[in-house]
This record gives sequence, C-alpha cells and structure tokens, in this order.
Amino acid sequence: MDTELLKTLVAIVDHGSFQRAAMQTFRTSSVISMQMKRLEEQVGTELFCKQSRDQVLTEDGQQLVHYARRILQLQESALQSIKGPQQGVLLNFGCPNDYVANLLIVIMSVMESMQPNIRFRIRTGTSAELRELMDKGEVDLALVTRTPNSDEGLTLFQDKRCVGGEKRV
Amino acid sequence: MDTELLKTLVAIVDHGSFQRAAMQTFRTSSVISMQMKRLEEQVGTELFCKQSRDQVLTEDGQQLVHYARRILQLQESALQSIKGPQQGVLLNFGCPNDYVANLLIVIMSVMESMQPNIRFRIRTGTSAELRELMDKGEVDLALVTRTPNSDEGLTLFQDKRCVGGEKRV
DNA sequence: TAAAAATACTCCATAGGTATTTTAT
DNA sequence: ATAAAATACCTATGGAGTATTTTTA
Repeated sequence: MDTELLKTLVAIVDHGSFQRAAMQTFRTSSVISMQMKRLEEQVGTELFCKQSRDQVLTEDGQQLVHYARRILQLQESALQSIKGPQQGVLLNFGCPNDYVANLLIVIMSVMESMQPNIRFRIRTGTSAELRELMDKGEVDLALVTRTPNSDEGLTLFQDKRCVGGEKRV
Repeated sequence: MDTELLKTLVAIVDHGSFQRAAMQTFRTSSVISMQMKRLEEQVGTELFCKQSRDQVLTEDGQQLVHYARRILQLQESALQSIKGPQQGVLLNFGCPNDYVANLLIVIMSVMESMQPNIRFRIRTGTSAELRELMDKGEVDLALVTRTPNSDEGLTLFQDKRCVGGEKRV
C-alpha cells in the first residue's frame, strides 16, 4: 500500500473536498478521485458516502483516517530520525521588487508550511533581470511577470498584470 | 512510500538474505535488490553494508526496520479493524491420494501462515481426476504429478516423480 | 568454483494528465 | 447554471521478470 493514498485521504478530510485536496497535493481532482477509488478497493470497503454534494466519511473511512494519521506520523518520524534534523535545502528565489513588500512573505510562509526546514536566499530585480538570473542558474525559482499568452513557466495567478513562476529543478 | 518496500526490508532482516526474502515474498532476487536500492534513495541513506557476503544493516537500516515493523503492524491493524475478523476465503484444494498423509498437512500450514484466516475444502483423487475437477471448476488449486517436460502449471519440486501445481484465480 | 547480489535489458501495467460527462445544488 | 466528482482516453514512467555479469567466501 502506498502511503501517498493515505496522505491524500487525510488531505481530503482536512480540507473538506476532493478539489481542495487536489490543490494541496498539486494534483488534478481526477487523480484524487481515482486514488480514493484505489484505496477503497485495497481496503475493500467504501470510504465515502456520495449522498450529498460534499463527500462524507463512512464509519470505515473514519477508522482508516485515524490509522492513516498514525502511520504517516510514524513514517515522518522514521525519516526524521534517519536523516536527522537536517537544515533544509537552500532555495535561491527570485522576486520582483514590487512584490517583495506584500507577496514575498506569503510565498515564503506557504513554502515553509510545505517544506518545514526550507531556507531562502532572495534575489530581487525586474522580471527581465530575474530571467537572466534563471538562465545563469543563480536562482532556482523566480516569480516573474509575463505576457498573457506566453507559455513560459507556470501561471500562479492573473491580475491586471499577468504573473508566472518558472522553475528549475 | 510503498509499504511493500518496508515488508521486503523486514523480510530480509528476518530471513537473513536477499535470496531468502525473495523466496518469502515470491519475487526474484533482482527485484529485492532493486527494491532496496529504491528504498535507500527514498530515505536518502545506505541501509546495508555490502562489506561481507551477507548483507548487514547499517545504523540507519536498523532504525528504519524498527519503524517499519511498527508501521506494518499499524497497517495490519487498520485493515483488521475495517474488514473485521472475517473468516478467510474458502480454497477448494485438490490433493493426490498418496500425498494426503505427508504433504497435505505441510502445505496447509504454510498457506495458513501466509493467509491467516484461510479455510480449506479438500478433494482427493488421482492426478488425472484432479485435472478434471480443475476443468470443471470444482477445485481452485491442485497438486498434481506431470511429465517432466510439460509446461502445465508451476513446478513446486521434483523427485523421482515430478510434481507440479496448477492454479486458477 | 559456487553462491549471492547487482546490472542490463525488455515488457507491460498502471498512475497521472487532459478533456469530457455526469451529478447535485 | 455552476461547481464538484467521475469517467474515458492516452501517454509515459517504472516495476518486475529473464538473463547475464560481478563479487566474495
């Protein structure tokens, strides 16, 4: 059994829907759906009541969530104990000047919640400058503005200006 | 992370070598080897010292085994608690008359150790009769004698007579 | 030399993505 | 009509087997 399925399960429970869990785990919602179907056939019971719009756990589902949390916790402990309390990877992050004030802090805290021991080195500049730094390999990840129809990087969100992030490694 | 890898790890520890673990898990030894390589890169450390002929656990390896046992135990409990103490599948097993006395009891106990709640219904007869029962679907698994060069079923072992088992489902 | 483990190579199953359909509010 | 979940379909990854090579007692 793959513990990823258990992670997905608790993500669903913790975030209330397949879609939110999909967000959280960086997957599409169809994957979440199929993962739960897989999990259900592996444990041999229905885990959700599909009665209403929002999926609610069955008795068995609740049982499993309970165990899942313990298993995942144990797994986490195992990795911690082996790898030790290593200080996290250093991420060279490029951020446009005009986002440093508002966005940067949010981004950092989100990343930190996902990768507890992450460490940052921040480079700032215009989007053009940041692209250069990306090319030179001096930043690993950058938040940049781009034209709406470009296929560069991954779109994080759009406003009057269009914003994308490009990723290396 | 796939708990199968953890099962393999403890199988190696409990049986002393990759080969024995391979037997135990019904895999080839190359699979065992690669599984451990995978596990090592997933946890990020060496788990075995390949110094001597027999693989010995590293410090990290021992740690992991410890956690692995707990995780697997928890997983087992989860399944038990969900499925409940169901009575096992009924296996219709065909056994030649002349093996009932010696072999059958061994076979049953081995199967029982692998599938705790299994239940048996035994049919006996000559190998020819058992083949018929297989064809009629009245037995699921039969132990039969066969010619040495036949590719029928799966060879369990050979002696002066050749013995094979054929499997359905 | 013999036994165990690692490697090379191939094949197939399946997990995941995209796009679409179904379902429920 | 809208939002969420399920399904269909396709592709690519990688896990498992067979055969072979390397290692070590």
